[in-house]
Parts: sequence; C-alpha cells; structure tokens
Amino acid sequence: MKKIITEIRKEQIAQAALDTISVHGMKGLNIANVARKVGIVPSGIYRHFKSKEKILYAIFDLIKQKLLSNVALACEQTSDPIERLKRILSLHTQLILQNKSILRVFFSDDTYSGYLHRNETKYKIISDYLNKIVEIIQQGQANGQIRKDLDTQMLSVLFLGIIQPAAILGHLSNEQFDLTKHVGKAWEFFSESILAA
Amino acid sequence: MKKIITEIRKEQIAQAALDTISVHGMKGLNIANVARKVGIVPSGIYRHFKSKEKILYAIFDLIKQKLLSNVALACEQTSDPIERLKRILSLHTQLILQNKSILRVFFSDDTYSGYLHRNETKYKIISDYLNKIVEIIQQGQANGQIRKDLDTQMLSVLFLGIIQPAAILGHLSNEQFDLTKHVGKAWEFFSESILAA
DNA sequence: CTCCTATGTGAATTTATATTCACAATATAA
DNA sequence: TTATATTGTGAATATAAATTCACATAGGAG
Repeated sequence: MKKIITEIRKEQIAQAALDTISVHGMKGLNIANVARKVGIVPSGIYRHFKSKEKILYAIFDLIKQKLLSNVALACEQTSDPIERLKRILSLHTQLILQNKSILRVFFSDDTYSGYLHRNETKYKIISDYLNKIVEIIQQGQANGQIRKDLDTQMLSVLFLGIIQPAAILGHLSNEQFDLTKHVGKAWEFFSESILAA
Repeated sequence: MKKIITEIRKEQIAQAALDTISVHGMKGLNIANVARKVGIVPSGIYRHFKSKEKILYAIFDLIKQKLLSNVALACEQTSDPIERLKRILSLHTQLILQNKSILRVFFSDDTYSGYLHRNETKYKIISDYLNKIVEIIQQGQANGQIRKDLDTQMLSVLFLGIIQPAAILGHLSNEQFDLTKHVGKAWEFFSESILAA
C-alpha cells in the first residue's frame, strides 16, 4: 500500500479516467475501473476527488490544454495564417485519432438536469478554441490572403465542420470511414475557397 | 385502465421516449418517465417492448424516417440540384431545432460494450442520408452546375459540416449560438464555392 | 523514535433502474 | 354470453454504481 501525494494522484486519476473513456466510453467510466487502473481501491479515489463529477472536470481541463497547445504549436511553427490553419487541422486530426476520449467526452449527451454545468464548460472550451481560429482568419484577412467578405465566425465554425462530422463518422463506423483522407480533401477545397482572388 | 392494441402503444411509447429525450436527454430516458407519459405503469411497457434497448431502436427508426422524408420532400419540390441541397439544409435545420432529441440520440456516446450495435445503426442511418446527398451532388455535376473536380463524398460530409458543428454549439450554449443564421451564411459560402466556373 | 496528518482499505449504505412475475381487468371472437 | 388472448397492475427482484465511514498504515516533522 504505497502512498502518493494527492497532487500526483489527481493527475494519475484524471489520466486513468481519460484512458477508460477512450476504451469504454462515458458509460464505462466508473470509479471501480479508474481505481483499478491507478492501483488503489475505489474508496481511495475520494481522498483526491470529492466526486466522480469532479474527475470529469479534471478531464475537461486536460482536453482543453491539449486543444490549445495544438493551436499554440501551430502558431509557433509558422506565421502564415493559411499555413497555421492547415497545421492546426493536421494536429487536431492526429489528436482526435490518438485520443478517442475527446470525441467521447464532447459528444456524450449531457442534457440531464444534474449535469447542467457540463455543457457550459464544454461550450467554453470550444468557444475559446474557435476564438483562436477566428484570430488567425482575421490575420489572413488583414494581410490580404483571405477574402474579406466572409464572416470570420462562420468560417471558424465551418473549419470545425471539416473535421467534426468526419470524426463522428469515423467513430460510428469503427474507423471504417477514413478521417485523414477526408480532412485532406476537405481542406484543399476549403482553403482554396477562402483565398482572396 | 384502458387497453390499447400493441401496434398503437408501440408508437405512443416510441414517441414518448423521443419526447423524454428531447427534454431530459439520453440519461433521462427511463422506463418510469416513458410509462407515465404514455399513461401506463412501468411494467406495462414490457408488454410492447422486450427491453429499453428495443425502444431505442424504434426511436432510431423514427429519426431515420424524419431525415429521409425531408430529403424526399425537397426532391419533390424542385429538380434543381443546388436548390434541392438548399431546401434539405433548411428542412434539416428546422428538424433539428424542433426535435432536440435527434442531436441527443446521435451525439450520445455509445462506446459501451453493451451498446456495440447502436453505432452501427446510427452509422447506417447517416450513411443512407449522405448517399442521397451524394446523388444530388452528382446530378449537379452531370448537368454542369457543380464543379466536377470535387469529390462527391467529401462534399456530402462537408455539407453535413455546415449544420452539425453549429447544431452542437447551439445545444451546448443553450441556443445562444444562432444556428439558423450560421447555416444561412455557411450555405452562401459553400454553394458559391462548389459552383462550376 | 514518536506523533500526526495524509492516504489507503474493506465493508456497508444508498440510490436508481431495469426487469420479472403472479394476478387482474379488458376486449373480442365464437 | 362466455371463453380466451391481450394488455395493464403492483409488488418483488436484480443489478450496478457512487458514496460514506470506521479503521489501518505510511512517511515526514519534530
């Protein structure tokens, strides 16, 4: 019975929960599974998280970090707006393929009254992400690469639309649908369509 | 204790379940709620459906019908491919706004091992829908309206991307995000981009 | 080394649901 | 009208999980 300080345990638990969701989905996320994966007993989880719900919020945080760090990385690699978008798309595709949990977490239905707050949190994460996209698009408009007659928010949501429905199809079809190929083609079409004449 | 033949009851139950999901989400879908809404006692449900899971499949069927009848309606109204796509988009937007359950059902996470088959069914429904879209796009390519260099399947998925991410944002934000407005703008951009020169 | 606090344990509790079953009431055909 | 199949009822059963709690122990501070 090894003791580990709560700071570390919290990370282990959040990661274990994320992994559990990757494999077994939201419904498969239970304290017993997480505890086993961490190597402690179910009740031990409660030394570190007040409730299962709190663990979920830790997961939200992990996902948020992953998303935003992709944006940051792409922005470091290049200053060209179009190129930035392309890299974000590529990174995002990889992220989704490697972390199935992201889809599972965001596309679970949390309409339940007890989960009121989950959707707010999800919305905030996506909004923050989209705002970054909007900024990049605006840079592209400012430097004359991207058509100025297009609404930036609309484009940012459509940008999400390049990957999201395809990711869901991939998930539903057990990866029969080729996400990477779709994103490649869709980006080609999207990027040429937003270019200034 | 009014008796009603199972044929009718089944429809009542499926509809009640659909309504329940609209308001309370997938997690809020329980036999007690459905039974109360139908006006019978929980155990009575089992005279008509072998299990809760079977009810869900009845719901899948309802949704499938709604989706495909929209496509059929649009195709009756006009024979112009571009116009067809536009009407489908409009009908689909209304459908989603009026039947919140569709989002809830499709965007619930059914990775759980016991629900293996759900995703197959969902995938089949979406695939059928997308195939119709592909056909319409091909008509447009055949008559010279739509660019022939674009992959039709990619376009159909992207077409879905006009509405789907936006619908999710609307849902997550408690309808703060204006779905109708987004779809209008996005369609304008999308349709002009696919037009043959 | 000895306390003291943080962490881990196992059993018990609670809650929420689906599902079953024996029995009752209805409707329909004869 | 009566028999029979269908549908509805209420109580009981089964199961799955989250959560609590009293107790145990590790490990650093002093």
